Amino acid sequence: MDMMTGLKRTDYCGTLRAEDCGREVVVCGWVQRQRDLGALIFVDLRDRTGIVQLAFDDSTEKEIFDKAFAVRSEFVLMAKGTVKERSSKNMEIPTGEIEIAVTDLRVLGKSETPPFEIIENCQTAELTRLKYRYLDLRRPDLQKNILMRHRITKITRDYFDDNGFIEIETPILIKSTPEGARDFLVPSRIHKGQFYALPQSPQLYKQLSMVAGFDRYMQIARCFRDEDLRADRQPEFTQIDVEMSFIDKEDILGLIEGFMKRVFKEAIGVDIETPLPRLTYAEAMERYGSDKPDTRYAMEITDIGEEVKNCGFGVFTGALENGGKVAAITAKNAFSVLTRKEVDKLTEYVRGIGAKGLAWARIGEDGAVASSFAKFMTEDEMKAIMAKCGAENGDVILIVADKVNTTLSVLGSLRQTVAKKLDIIPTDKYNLLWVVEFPFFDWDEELGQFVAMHHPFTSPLDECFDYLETDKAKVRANAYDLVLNGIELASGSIRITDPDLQKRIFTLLGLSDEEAQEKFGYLTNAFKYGAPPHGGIGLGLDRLVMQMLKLETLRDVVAFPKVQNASEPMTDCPAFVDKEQLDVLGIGLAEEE
RNA sequence: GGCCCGGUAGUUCAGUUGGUUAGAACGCCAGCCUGUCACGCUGGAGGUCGACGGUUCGAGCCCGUUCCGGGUCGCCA
Repeated sequence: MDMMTGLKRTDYCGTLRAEDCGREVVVCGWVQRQRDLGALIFVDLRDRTGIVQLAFDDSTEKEIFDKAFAVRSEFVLMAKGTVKERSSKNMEIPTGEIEIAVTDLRVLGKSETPPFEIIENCQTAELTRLKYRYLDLRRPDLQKNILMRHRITKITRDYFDDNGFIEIETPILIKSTPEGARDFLVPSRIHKGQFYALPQSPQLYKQLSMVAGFDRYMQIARCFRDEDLRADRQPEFTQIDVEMSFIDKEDILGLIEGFMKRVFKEAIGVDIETPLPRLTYAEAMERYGSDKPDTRYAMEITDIGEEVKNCGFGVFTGALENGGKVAAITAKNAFSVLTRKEVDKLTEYVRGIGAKGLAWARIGEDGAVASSFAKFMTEDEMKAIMAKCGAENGDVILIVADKVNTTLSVLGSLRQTVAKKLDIIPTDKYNLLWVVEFPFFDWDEELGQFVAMHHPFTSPLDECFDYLETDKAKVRANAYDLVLNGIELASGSIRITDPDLQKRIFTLLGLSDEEAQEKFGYLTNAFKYGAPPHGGIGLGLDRLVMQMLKLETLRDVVAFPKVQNASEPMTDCPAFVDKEQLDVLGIGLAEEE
């Protein structure tokens, strides 16, 4: 292997152009490919900027030529030479008009044959690529993603700095708060039997920063949640975390809208129109069956309770009599795609997500209606349903009758599934919107009690104070979510700063004074010493990057991600530790069952 | 924890009704080649068919269990 002695890189590979002809340059990189034509050798050298061709021929010193002959894929090279015009140009690549006639070549690192080719759109199984993530990351598409992530992070810091925000690092080892997601725990050596938790978000610390008077806090914060993974969920993720004092909801929404406008423009050249549309939670559920609706396509939910209330179909009337809801989505021009067989599959699908069944009507191009429930209807009733749904020839109506929340959420999921099946989701749009006025309480079936939908420091809307105790289901929170193309991108709220109100809320959530003091005492105590009104928001950076780049999974925007079972294939983590390590912590493992 | 999909050379895949020595392409190795750029040509090496068990005269293929991966529901204040 050679040394770099006497050479210093002058240029990145992908930056050289025709106007560099005649210059003596030094480039470094990895061998993309070597083409040996006998008395002529070409080497494509790649770095993070692109590829440049190195040329070796009979004018090349023999020692250098022999070195080029022995070069293999992914060898690390440093090459000195003169930039010259190619005799046959390759207009496919930016550096295709030139090549480097090499006069000095150093092999700085050899490489075994890589387990997969370092090329764009690599088709190799993701697990194999993740085991060799450092090679996967060499590929141009992942390089592009990570570079974009960097750019977005930079724009974020600039934007918030321009707006007077201070980045404050909050601790990674914190006290466990068993509410919400499961905590990752870290055993304490000094305090045997006690544990730190990794933060699910810097929530309490950012609020304490407000009490401390920093007024405008932001942090690119790593957060941890010990829950099962999804394509858009990693156990550790990064949040653009924000908190402000002496503001109301409008200030936060305005701030974030300004951020969206800037980051989309500067990172990917997309103009975002502000102010962003807003939906109340109730509206979002009524129209889209989701608190994070994808508004890139219509197919909204239609309530057909009025049309079916007197019909002869017990499933519909029964649901209505029990205070439930009968509603439909209408898939336009879906007759040929949503065949009888497909509709049966959808029926199976909705059963899997909590519905008892699916009623349907398929309207042929000739207007002939095939339906699972027409036999219980008069002709007028069918017509009324179709009219209400705006159904025309070639459309398919899908109806769910159930408890209100079930009907809406099932139709919401169905809407997404059908839209994907029909391939009607425009991929060139970035639909941002706010969902506001979330319910304050959420009924927990398992616990049989109300729990906080957001978190217990969220302020209820002023007008709801009167019936906090009497009508919990109606209480709305001063909370807001930012939704992008059907994905929850950000979530925040105005916080409670009045100790009496906070106490009231804890009581309503079934927390005794002692429990509240034990769990959140450090926050409520702080509020005794002059807490400014404040609120904030947390915005998922990984999801933002993923959406901006139109990617399917978070793994493509995280440099070293975890796989579905929360392990990391490259380092084989998590792993067992030595008994000695456990002994120091005073930890013993339970016997295997 | 439930459900669905997948696992065959280094990689991507094919493999008929269960039947001879499991194939192709790319990659890899060797040789030839002065303008390639997915170079070309010739030759070659390379397989625990995820694992274990069962059925069978015979299993990549059928059955059972299990491991691994992906998606999803539950879960994710």
